[in-house]
Amino acid sequence: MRISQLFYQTLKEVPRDAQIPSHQLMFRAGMIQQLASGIYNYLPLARKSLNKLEAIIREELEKKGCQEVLLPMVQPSELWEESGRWGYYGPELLRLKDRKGNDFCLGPTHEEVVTDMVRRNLKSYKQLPWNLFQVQSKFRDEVRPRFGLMRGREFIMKDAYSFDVDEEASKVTYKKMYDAYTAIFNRCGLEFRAVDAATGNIGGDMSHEFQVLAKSGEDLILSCDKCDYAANVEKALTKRSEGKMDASALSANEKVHTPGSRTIEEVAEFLKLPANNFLKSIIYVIDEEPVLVLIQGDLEINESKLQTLMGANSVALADDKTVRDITGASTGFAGPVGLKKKLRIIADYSVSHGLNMVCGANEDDHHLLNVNYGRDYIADQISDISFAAAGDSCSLCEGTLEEHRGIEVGQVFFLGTKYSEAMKCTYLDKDGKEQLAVMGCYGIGVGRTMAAAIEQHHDDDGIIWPVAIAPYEVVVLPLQMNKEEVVQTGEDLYKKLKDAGIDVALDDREERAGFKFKDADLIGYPLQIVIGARSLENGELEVKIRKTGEKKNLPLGEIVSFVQEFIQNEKS
RNA sequence: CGGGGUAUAGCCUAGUGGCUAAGGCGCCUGCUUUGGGAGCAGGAAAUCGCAGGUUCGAGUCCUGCUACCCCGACCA
Repeated sequence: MRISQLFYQTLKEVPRDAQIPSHQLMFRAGMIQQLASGIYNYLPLARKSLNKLEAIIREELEKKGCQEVLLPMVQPSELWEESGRWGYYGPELLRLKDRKGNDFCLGPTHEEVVTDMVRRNLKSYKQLPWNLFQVQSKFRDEVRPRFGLMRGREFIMKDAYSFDVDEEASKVTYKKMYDAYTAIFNRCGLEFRAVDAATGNIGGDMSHEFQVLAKSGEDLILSCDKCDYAANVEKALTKRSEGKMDASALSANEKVHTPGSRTIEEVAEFLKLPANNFLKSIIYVIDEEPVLVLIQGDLEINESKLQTLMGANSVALADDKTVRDITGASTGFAGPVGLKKKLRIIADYSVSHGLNMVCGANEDDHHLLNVNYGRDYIADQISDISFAAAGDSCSLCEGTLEEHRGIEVGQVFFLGTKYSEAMKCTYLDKDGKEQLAVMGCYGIGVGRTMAAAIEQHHDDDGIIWPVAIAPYEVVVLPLQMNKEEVVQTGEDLYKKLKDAGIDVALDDREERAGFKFKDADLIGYPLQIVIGARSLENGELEVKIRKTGEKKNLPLGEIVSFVQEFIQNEKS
């Protein structure tokens, strides 16, 4: 590519709206431009990088027997009604009507469409396994798009869906995909960890996220300092279990006046008692059923664990009216003792052994002292529904959990029969008996992976591309454009490198040296080949390695082989 | 959806009710310069987010709306 012809523009100044390095740098390097909140134009440099990333993904998936398809982005509501998700997916699903008034949505994910397609074609166990993938733009009307490509509304995703005869076969597929993802992110030159993950709305009961470690990551990951255990904080377990309290020390209930003190902090301050002495009582609406959730005052309720525990599709805080109906008091004074209406109670392990705890009295401006599990109330279920935190004990060994920030670039799910059952995706087994296909689904945020690579690999001057996904592997920089010899050497070298199959750019603009250097550093070409009049007199050129800043002079004749070798080494 | 903020040329900004809306980056022309975003001279480019209002006079004050950003809630 001749840079004089490249569709892009670099900027010295950082746009105010860009907050994190990848967004700032992609914008400054002329890779992306925002069209609307969370919706971006991808310029040639970005497209080139994405193409390489997609090529790696395709190669690794095809190695595992996956086949590429392309499914529609606009999807009829009927399929979503069939899976049940039309009802509970929420406003993140962008719904539209066609001219006839029929309901459609922009695909945020494709379980419905792919399951529908497969069931039309699936007849016999002999056809399986199938693993279909696509690379496509998804649309999710995110509540708060942010950080450039990290969390857009429209974003490029690779999604794959596997269909197997039974659970055992599906788990083999799952492992294959796990391995494929490991290979993909390794080839991209990323430092990442695969962690245990929650399954959220998509369902299923086994999932791993691939998290690129970076300071700006939105996700919190906990990992053990002794063993291999690592998990998203939404899922992370720690050594907690049901305990016994000292039954000889129970005190009598006592109602106290706590005017205006709603939060644990406020009441703790008012009563001069520590937060862990409180019983946090929160009313949730879980799949339309109100549920009282109890946890020790200094811990947070992990809604993701709660959702998994209940096998629920949705978990939301109850509104004030619901709270009043149930407790007879306004929000902030709920407790498990003396409720107006009976409802299901879910408690965290932490409350089972809490002695003489304080909770809301189900009466405005009153709390109840010395509330004890077993004597004063019982829960329908006691489980681990709290967030683990750094410093907690590992659930598997004697180690301690430590925390990292991560960018979720990929996730693999074992789905089971959630969708094949809802949508009757079946086949006939050896005995002629109808069986449900067992599914898995596997996503990679392609644009997000590109952004994550930049988050992990940049410096004050710009991007430092891993060679495998660099828009161009090398740039040739003729410095003195008024010197025929310099220009000609650049042209010749450019041609030679291209002929050698190297992805090369030639900065043939009439610009000064400093300008070209700054641009090259910003765009982040892994190698810069500098053609200057001075060194050319000795028949040498200067090669700069972006990653290390190292510069070396090489004879003209050795440049191509040096570049080839460098690329080879970096990619492996 | 709650809280906060911003909106002036492609980008970053100045503009305190008063003359023709100012500067930097970038862009065009010419000269000069040629190893880390050069210099000089000239030039193009703005419906001051939109709609109302107050005023002799509004980029500036008021009201409403919209868009965008940040924090939170939310997030296969």
